[in-house]
Amino acid sequence: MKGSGTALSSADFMMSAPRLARRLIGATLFVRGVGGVIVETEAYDQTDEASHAFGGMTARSAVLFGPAGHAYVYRSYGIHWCLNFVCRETGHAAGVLIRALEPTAGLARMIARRHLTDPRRLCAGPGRLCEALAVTGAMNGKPLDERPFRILLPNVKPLVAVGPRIGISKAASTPWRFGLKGSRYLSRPFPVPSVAR
DNA sequence: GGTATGATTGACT
DNA sequence: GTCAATCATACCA
Repeated sequence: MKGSGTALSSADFMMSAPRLARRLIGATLFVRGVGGVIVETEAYDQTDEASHAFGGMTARSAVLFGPAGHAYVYRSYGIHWCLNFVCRETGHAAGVLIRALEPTAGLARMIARRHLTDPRRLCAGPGRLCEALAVTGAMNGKPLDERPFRILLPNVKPLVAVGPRIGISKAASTPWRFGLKGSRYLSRPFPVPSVAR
């Protein structure tokens, strides 16, 4: 299998969502051998109004309340799939949305699935990434340390950009979006930090 | 039973 | 920049 780094164990998901989201930048994700370097993530937490776990467990969010280290896959806008990693620090439900990858393996299959050749747009967004990696609701609740998933942590600590999350109306200013600094594979650029005056 | 909403994307002005 | 697609989910009657 292509990709360098240390394979994740279930203990690696026992931390807060923002911490895991930051740590996953530079990690490598494969689904049935197709994937690349994670360059963008977002953290969601039960105490956070923007989270599907806010307000308690529902049929959809049940996986977020289950064991850490599993995939939470949900349908977005009735059209797209979105992939999250379930994590846990304290008792409450939390997860990390995988928003963008730099494709490195299985380019031909991604191009066929996306009907698009530009590698910069292949996995630049949560719905695009799931289409390229063929992630569907059938993977909801599946453990991340088993097939079809393979996740490797980076050997070197990358420079990480931080900013507000995308596409939410509640808790819109919480800076829980993380990205690989300078990456050309982000779903959107990070806002330039404003200078105090 | 009905209805409003959305952790998005692609097409279009 | 604006807007529609498209439907599971959540919530209310």
